Amino acid sequence: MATEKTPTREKILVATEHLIAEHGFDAVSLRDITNKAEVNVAAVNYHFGSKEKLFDAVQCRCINPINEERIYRLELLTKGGEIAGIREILDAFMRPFLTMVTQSEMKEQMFFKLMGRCLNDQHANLPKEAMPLLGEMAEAFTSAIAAALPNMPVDQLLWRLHYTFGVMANTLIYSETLEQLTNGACGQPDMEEQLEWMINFCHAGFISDQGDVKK
Amino acid sequence: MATEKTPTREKILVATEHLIAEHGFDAVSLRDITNKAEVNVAAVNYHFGSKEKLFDAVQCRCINPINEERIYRLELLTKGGEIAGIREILDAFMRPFLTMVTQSEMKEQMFFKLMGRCLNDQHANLPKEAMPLLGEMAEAFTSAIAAALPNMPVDQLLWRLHYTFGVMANTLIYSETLEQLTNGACGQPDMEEQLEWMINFCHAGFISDQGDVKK
DNA sequence: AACAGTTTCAAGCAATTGCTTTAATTTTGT
DNA sequence: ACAAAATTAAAGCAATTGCTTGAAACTGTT
Repeated sequence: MATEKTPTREKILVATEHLIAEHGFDAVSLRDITNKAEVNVAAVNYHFGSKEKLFDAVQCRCINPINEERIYRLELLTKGGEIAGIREILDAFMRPFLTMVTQSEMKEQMFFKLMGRCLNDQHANLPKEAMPLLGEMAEAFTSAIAAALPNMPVDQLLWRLHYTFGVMANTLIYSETLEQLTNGACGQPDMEEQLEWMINFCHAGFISDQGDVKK
Repeated sequence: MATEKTPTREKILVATEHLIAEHGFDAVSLRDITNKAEVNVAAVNYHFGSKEKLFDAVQCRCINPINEERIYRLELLTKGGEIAGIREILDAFMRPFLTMVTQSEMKEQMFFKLMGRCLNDQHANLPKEAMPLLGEMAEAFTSAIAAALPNMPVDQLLWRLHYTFGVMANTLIYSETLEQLTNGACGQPDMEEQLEWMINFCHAGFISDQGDVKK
């Protein structure tokens, strides 16, 4: 293994990703990072300006490619004004996690946990550089689903998307925990299978009756 | 309003609950708490032993009554060896949040956020005093569902329960965020309606085909 | 080799963290 | 009313936090 010199900036980013995936955003200090990256403390502020900006950079690197891929896949489904099916839309919403992890250098599980941290811990706290793309993505998926389910009230639809989000985020962070909690009775299926399971669950939820049809 | 003297211990607990609901476990310091409670810093360590034990106490007060209620409701459903329906089981799993909030003194939304924090932020980090009851609850619901869906493989079942958990936790913490994110287009339904929506969604997901029937 | 620009480093800053100590105060039992 | 116990209060401790400093070590260009 050639000990080629990784630029400091990259070393910091990688170490931060690992630590955040493992311990969450709030539990990681500058010293933790620079120790793991084998780098001087001052390097973080030199390269990123502040701890917060470093965290923003980590999140952008994590989220933006996913949202780009989501938008791209949804466009394929709806180009020419076609109405996509719910199952295909959900696939476009979730699959990018799978395609991105393969081209990331992170280990699968760490990538997923980092993703879950961004989605869950941060949530309303995402870096503003990620917001435009996120907004575009949300808008696109909302209208795609609205087109597929024209009779569903908008708030109902948004809530179901919210539920879907919960299923996904929870699965990403805590699949490891579930395995421990059930004493291994609940092993991890491979990614493709896991994706199919989530889509099955959410698809059924999405197309189900709204129950309350009175009035 | 009678300024009857609330015991210090209680004042600390209440202030901590509010702060954790608002900012999350990791972002609350002892000083934050004692300032809000209008109490001396040392009081926390005197009454609870440490910050961590205080947090444990908050979580137990939050979680244990819910799990007791869940177990109680499930027992009603399955007593005499009856096989409960999925919808009823999900109701027993989720409704205790509603019944508990009414007998809590907290405002509805704060109670839900605190709950979500416990479920989400802490998750694998729950106080050990809450574990026996949690384990009993999980076991009871797993077998109730297994009885209702005898053909479903156990791991599939556990994952779907995990999904359900994600739907619930995500809804509890972030319903406020959703309202902001959608510029109010997605207002909050009343509790009973919200519950019905979640149950509808998860019920449909639970009883849906497992898709992969090959082999 | 000499230089300017960039990057790294050890040291240390003020602020905040959880917690302890010691003394004052209130509450309690008799 | 009085001593013992329980509670509160003020001050401060060591450790950690994010960040800055000013000098040293690099880098590539002439």
